[in-house]
Amino acid sequence: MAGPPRLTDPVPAPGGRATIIDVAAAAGVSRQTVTRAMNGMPGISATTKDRVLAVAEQLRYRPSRFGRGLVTGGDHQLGLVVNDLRNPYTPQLAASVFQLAAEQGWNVMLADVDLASDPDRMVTALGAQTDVVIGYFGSSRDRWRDLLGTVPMVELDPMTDPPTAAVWIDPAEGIEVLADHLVATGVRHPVVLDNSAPDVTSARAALMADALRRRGYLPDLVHGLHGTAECGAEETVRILGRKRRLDAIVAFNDVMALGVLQACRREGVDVPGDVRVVGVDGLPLGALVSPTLTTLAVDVDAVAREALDLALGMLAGELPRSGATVQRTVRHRLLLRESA
Amino acid sequence: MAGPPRLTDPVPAPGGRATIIDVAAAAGVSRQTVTRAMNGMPGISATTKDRVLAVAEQLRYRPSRFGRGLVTGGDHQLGLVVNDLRNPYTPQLAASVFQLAAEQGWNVMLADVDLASDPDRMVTALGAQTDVVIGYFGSSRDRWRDLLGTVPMVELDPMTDPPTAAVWIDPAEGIEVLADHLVATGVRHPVVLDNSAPDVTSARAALMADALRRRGYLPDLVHGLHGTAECGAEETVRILGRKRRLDAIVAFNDVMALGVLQACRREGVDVPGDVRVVGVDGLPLGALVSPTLTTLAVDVDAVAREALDLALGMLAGELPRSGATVQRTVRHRLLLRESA
DNA sequence: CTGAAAGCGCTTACAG
DNA sequence: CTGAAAGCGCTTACAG
Repeated sequence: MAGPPRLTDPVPAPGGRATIIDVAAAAGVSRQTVTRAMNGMPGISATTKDRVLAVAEQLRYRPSRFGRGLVTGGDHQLGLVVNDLRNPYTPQLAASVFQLAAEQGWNVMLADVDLASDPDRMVTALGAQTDVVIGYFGSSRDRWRDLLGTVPMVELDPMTDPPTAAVWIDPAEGIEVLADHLVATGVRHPVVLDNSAPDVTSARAALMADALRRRGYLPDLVHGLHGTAECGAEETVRILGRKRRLDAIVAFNDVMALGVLQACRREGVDVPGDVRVVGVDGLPLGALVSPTLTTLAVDVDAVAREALDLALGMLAGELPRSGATVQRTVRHRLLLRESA
Repeated sequence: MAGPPRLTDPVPAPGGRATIIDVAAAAGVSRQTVTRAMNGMPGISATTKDRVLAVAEQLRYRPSRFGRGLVTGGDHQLGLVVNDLRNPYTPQLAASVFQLAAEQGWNVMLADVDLASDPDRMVTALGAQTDVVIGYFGSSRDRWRDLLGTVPMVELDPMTDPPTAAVWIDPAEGIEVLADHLVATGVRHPVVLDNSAPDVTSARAALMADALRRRGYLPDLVHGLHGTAECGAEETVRILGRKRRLDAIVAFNDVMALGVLQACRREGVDVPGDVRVVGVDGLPLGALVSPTLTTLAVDVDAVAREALDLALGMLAGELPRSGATVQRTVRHRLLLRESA
């Protein structure tokens, strides 16, 4: 014998997802009533509500965020493009952006273009979901600007003069202070450990080498392909193996410098006694190792603050838009710890 | 004298944002033509296109992502709830989730509820923008389930039996192996350094203490309020100051353990000679310090894989939904390095 | 090359 | 307590 006949016979959405119409039809009510039930609004009897919810679950109904957003206006959505979450600098910056954004009621959507299988697609998708995009664009900047279309962008640490809003992260002053410090501590044979292909030199390493040359040094420039600790350690072993004179290594970033420290430890090289070691970024992590890492620190809170200020200003129409260029600058600061 | 008269006089959107209608009206074309111009579609003359784009820029027009998503269907969107991006474990996990999600064409929206000024609002917003939410919900699990409404959720490392899909991260086996290892290396007086309020004990620390007791130890349980390196270091100084016998510290996580190592170094305590130190998480970071950190490692790739599998399965309707419970388990593995 | 019509899925007033 | 109507902003066929 069949069970009690049902008024309706809900079927899991025929073609794709169930809509509010399907639920209304299956429950024998109006769309308005479905909305009331789904959103816990007043003005609906408990009986009706239960029936609607049951049907909704049966049909696996979930309201479309687009339909809803269209009518409610939706939330403010910020896109953040980063390079590699596995380098501790990245979550440090992301955390600052998140915190500041959250304080202003903005949500953040993160895209790690290093981890993406198809970065271009990822950036396009990011643009489709957000009101403004902040991030590190590197050499893809112009291409991504096209992909983002009308979504305003704020570039962090641009490689070249940007036609978009940008926050420069400028090491020049910090490098001068660091170079003076190396002179003062009696360094004679510094090595600059860059993160780049063998035939290229990063802007930062070039500035560092130049600052040293102006002080009478003949700095040695070494190129490490990856900005990782492993790479820093490998290059250090290689450098030490050359048996050339050497009493300081200035690494491209803190993570590489941590690799340098580790290699020195293993090779029995005393830091800072035999060799002084310096990184760039100012990661809290650098205070956990021994010796603690001297570094050119970036104020990530300041970077986040300036970037958000530019982004929100562009949206509000207070700042010039694409075409005109708005720029801010945050400078590195020498953070003396034990390693140099 | 006034300039040449303009056919139209575009004004920055009167009330709020300009829509496609505003642009069409100001440019004297149909909405369809505006769409063609904005999206670089064929079937539009260069002249018209330029005029439309100029008007659009003047009105600061940007297509609504909701209007567009409603008609295009939009992308798959995954929400990820995490606790603190500043603990290196978090970006490690996030990176795994990002990478796997990207491979399947999913975008990820990250919400750090620790950094949020209003976590409930943040979770609600996350639910409104995503198709499914994965994450660490801790003691807020039930409340957030209500906030998420019909958006399916997958809980990572639940505190209690979940009524939702979940991936357990189970230390039990690893803890037994670790306890055996401590016995084998001659440890006599172990301390368990928990991350909890003074009157509470975490499940993980309880398991550890129990495993030690079953092997005849009288483990000392110490409570550190924060899961940070600073806290680990402070508690270590305090523990050492008690002058009680002590030859091993098992910390709640790697970051606290790094603080323990640092404090030992400063206090002249040899690791592992005088005191053995163990962490939990298996951060790559633990291989950069000296001595390198022995740890109960979590396979974050496996966690991400299982979580995504559950999430996508629920959406596809292949797995039971809310009500029924789907669970997976990933186990810790003892990763022996130098510190124990 | 351009436009009038229909519709995506939802919610917000407004009637009853 | 419930429903019929209007509209959010866009794109997708379909005509011309």
